[in-house]
Amino acid sequence: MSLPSRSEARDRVLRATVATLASSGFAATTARAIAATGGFAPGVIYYHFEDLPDLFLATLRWTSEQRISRYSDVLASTPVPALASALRSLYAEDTSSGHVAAVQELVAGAARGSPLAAQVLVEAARWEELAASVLTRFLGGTPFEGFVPVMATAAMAFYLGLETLSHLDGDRTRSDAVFDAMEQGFAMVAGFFDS
Amino acid sequence: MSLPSRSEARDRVLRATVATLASSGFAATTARAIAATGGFAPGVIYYHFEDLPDLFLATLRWTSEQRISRYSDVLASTPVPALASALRSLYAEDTSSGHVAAVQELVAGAARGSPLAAQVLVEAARWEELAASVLTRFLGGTPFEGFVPVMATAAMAFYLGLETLSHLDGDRTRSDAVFDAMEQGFAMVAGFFDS
Amino acid sequence: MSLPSRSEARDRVLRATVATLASSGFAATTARAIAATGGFAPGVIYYHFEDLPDLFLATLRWTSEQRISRYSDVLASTPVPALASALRSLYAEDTSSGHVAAVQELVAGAARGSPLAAQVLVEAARWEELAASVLTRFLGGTPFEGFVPVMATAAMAFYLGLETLSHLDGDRTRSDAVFDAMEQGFAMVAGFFDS
Amino acid sequence: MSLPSRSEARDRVLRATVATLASSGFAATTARAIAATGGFAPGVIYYHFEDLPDLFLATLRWTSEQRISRYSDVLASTPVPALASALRSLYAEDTSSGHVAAVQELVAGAARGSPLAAQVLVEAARWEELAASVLTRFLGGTPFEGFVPVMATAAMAFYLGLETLSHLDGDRTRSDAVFDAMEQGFAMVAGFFDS
DNA sequence: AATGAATGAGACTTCATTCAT
DNA sequence: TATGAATGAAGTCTCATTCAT
Repeated sequence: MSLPSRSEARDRVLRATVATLASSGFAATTARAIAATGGFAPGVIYYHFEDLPDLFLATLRWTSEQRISRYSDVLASTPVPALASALRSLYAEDTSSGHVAAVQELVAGAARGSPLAAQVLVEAARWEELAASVLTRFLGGTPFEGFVPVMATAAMAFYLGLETLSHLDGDRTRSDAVFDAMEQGFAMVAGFFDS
Repeated sequence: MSLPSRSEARDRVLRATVATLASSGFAATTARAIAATGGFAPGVIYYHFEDLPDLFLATLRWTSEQRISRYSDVLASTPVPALASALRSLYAEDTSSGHVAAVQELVAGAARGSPLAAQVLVEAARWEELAASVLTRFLGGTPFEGFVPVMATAAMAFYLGLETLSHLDGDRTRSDAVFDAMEQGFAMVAGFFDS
Repeated sequence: MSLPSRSEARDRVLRATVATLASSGFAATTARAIAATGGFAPGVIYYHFEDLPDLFLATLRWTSEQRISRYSDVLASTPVPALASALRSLYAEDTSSGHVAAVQELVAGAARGSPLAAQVLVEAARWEELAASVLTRFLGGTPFEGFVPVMATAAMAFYLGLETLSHLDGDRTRSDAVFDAMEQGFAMVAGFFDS
Repeated sequence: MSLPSRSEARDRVLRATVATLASSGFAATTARAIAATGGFAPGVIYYHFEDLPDLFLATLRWTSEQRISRYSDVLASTPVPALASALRSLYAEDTSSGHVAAVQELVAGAARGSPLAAQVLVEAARWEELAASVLTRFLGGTPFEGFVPVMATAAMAFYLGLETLSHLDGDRTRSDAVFDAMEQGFAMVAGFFDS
């Protein structure tokens, strides 16, 4: 049996952490639970990470980075009229992989003033940036361009709140409604971009 | 000196729970911490409540009820043009009393599928209802009346997300900006309601 | 079954700590071992003391204080010629109760720079003081009076080293030899004090 | 570049152990800490030694042997009047190299009844022997010759206790005072040996 | 001869909860 | 009604040691 390389083993722990957060929630994501999910001894976590806070930090950074680059890639090559459906399918990826759920748990579990809280704010800023760049494709050159930053923040907050609620009742109705509304809205203004 | 009545003692525990949640966060709100905050023995909690989850549930219900009735009273007697500033001062009450912070912690700490999570959803529905009744005063009788429920949900989600982020960096800039924008918006459309 | 008072319970933990240190050594004096010795749950330790370092500190202070006051009482009322045998019997008390052994373990286990190390130095100073007061009864008013502080330090160091070695082989031959020598020495100079 | 020979590698581990004991204390001298100090993998230790107790044993034997032979060589070729200053400079070697500190930690860390404790007693006997041989150069042929063994034991114990205390407060004042006193004492009696 | 990932035992500590008073 | 000492389960983390490479 071949030993995994350092970085493979690290990723294994990160994956198990995401899975445990998604399935069991922040409070139940103990070292033992992560180890059980990943099929390794709890000690492994401490071989690759300082401690649990450090692991959570790394997990947040890791998922966020992965997802931002995926979103960036897809959105950059998507024409404006197709954006709504592109977002819907990206979001479906997040949901089925447990990435949003994990992030939601990390955000909820971050204690004020903790390094994790600080990292949440950093990642939130990154997502706001991405949102702003997408919004600019709509509003750039219009009189509304100045509202882009505010709208990016609002979008971020709205999305976070929606996730919190959806997460609690484990039901995707709310977010589906958002995407529906978004697609309808896009359809309504489609003429402006097509022509 | 008379012993506190049963319900006074209960309230003392509830107040201590809110204070502890606000100052220390969900994870640090242990039975001992609550008792220390309130100046009573840990055992008192179990005299008035089943267990900690039960106490959290009661706390959520208690704060939410108190605040909803206060919001309802104030808003019912506030003319439309003064709504924004009324909301700002109600929110200031919440902030200084620690009520929002406590609720935020309870929402974040509620594990999916737990009774607390279910209660969060119930309370959220109540706040949506209140939001809807306020929105109706604006939009009732207009062609936008049909959007009131969606907008109430959106407002709720937006507010929740904003609180989560503000809470993490302990900074009220974001919510101040919202109230500023609201007051400006109201000022812009004030003519429609005054005349 | 009556509940012990706070201070009784504290003493119970301290006694169990002394016993465990004496019988098993510093490294083996774990929370579990202390609890097993004392017949209580490990959690009790943390109810009465901050943590293990705090308990060790308290134990050192407690034993040292107890023994110093016993030594002071006995020695104050002992005429010079009887000092050697008084010391021998006090020391026998220490040995049979495990007090010396416990102190020896605490001194050996104290990590440089730790609060325990600081406390060891404080207690050592107290014992030096006691030694100095006894030596003064011999040398006070003689030309050797000036050497009392140095001799007290030397006595302290000598005693500590002797204990370390005796402790390692669990054999009292060395200390017996010291008391024998002391009694002989006293006998030799007895004339000076009797007359 | 040639691989280090078996014995060179062994010495590398022993040196790292001494350095770690001196800098971090017995309790913190873990396999990982030793490996980090020496710049090798923890596994190396187990290639050259049975286990940690075995390594500590070997370290004690190794340092003690090295130092005894150095002391013997120097002292044998030192005339009596120069002994005090020779001892002072030998001791300075020990201090700066960390040898005394390491030995002190091993003595303090040795659990009663352990092989390490037994070895400490063996080494102590060797040092007593050396002390006795030096003392004999002073007292040989005098009426005090019979006290040499007792004095050697006393010297050993005194030195050990002094080290324990000095070690705890990291202060060399006490041992400096001893060497000062020794040099003064030698100066006083120098006439007897010179003439 | 060396590496370093992994394991498993066990240490410390916290905490909800109980119960004699 | 209230107190607070005690319990026992569980969590975090460390570490000696092994073993495939």
